[in-house]
Amino acid sequence: MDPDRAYERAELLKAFAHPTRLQILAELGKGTRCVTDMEDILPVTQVNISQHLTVLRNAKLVDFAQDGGTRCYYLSRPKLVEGVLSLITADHPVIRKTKEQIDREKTKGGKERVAVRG
Amino acid sequence: MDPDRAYERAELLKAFAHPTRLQILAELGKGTRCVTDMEDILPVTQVNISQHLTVLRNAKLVDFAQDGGTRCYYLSRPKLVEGVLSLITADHPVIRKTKEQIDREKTKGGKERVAVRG
DNA sequence: TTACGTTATAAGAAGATTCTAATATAATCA
DNA sequence: TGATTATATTAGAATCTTCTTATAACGTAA
Repeated sequence: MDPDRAYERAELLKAFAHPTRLQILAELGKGTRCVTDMEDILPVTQVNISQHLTVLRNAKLVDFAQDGGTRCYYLSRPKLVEGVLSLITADHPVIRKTKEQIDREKTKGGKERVAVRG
Repeated sequence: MDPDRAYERAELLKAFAHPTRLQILAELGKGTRCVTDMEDILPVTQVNISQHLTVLRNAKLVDFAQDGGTRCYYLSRPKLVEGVLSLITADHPVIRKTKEQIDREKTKGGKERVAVRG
């Protein structure tokens, strides 16, 4: 992965990487919500929710449609958001490898993982 | 999503959310690597790589097997790491919704939501 | 217009993260 | 043993992020 792409992907992940923002995204996964809806659910101030929504908007994870005085927020890349939420929610058992296992893997195929031999 | 889980999931995502760490994870996705392997590829110091590996280890995203003086690092939750990398690498078109679309979704009674005003 | 409800922005302190420099530890080699 | 190679830790400054307080902007209703 080249550094420029790594940088922009890290920026995207940073937008996800906050408890309040994760809760906002999970809530928007259930449907459109305005800021007062979120105030009822999250234990943080309106100002703070608004600030987090700004971060999420800048990352293009959410957007809103104006409805009179309120703003209806929704996921603007639902597949991405739901994919990430689903991955981090799932259980992923932690595996362990011994030096011997690693040696065996290496002989089965090189660094580049090009098929060398069966 | 309850706040405690949101907090721990945000911690996990923070481990991903750095350009150098993403590059390390992408590299480990290709196979086991020791620190000097990574030094050859990444434009950062050995000390810094080691620090990032500590973050990744604490998040249980990587682990290592000792091989004499070197440490063979590998992904300890490869499905999780590869899933996240694949999601953020893929193109996810940004969608936009109008107030009217949102209203229509609501009346179709799709997903659950909180009480709607007016 | 004024008042109210809803959401956003600004400024700054507090806290967390990251990088650099120096050093430490551990295994291997001569 | 001392030198060398490989990796980790510590400490601190620089930087970034977050939260708080105060306030601004916008839409609707009276």
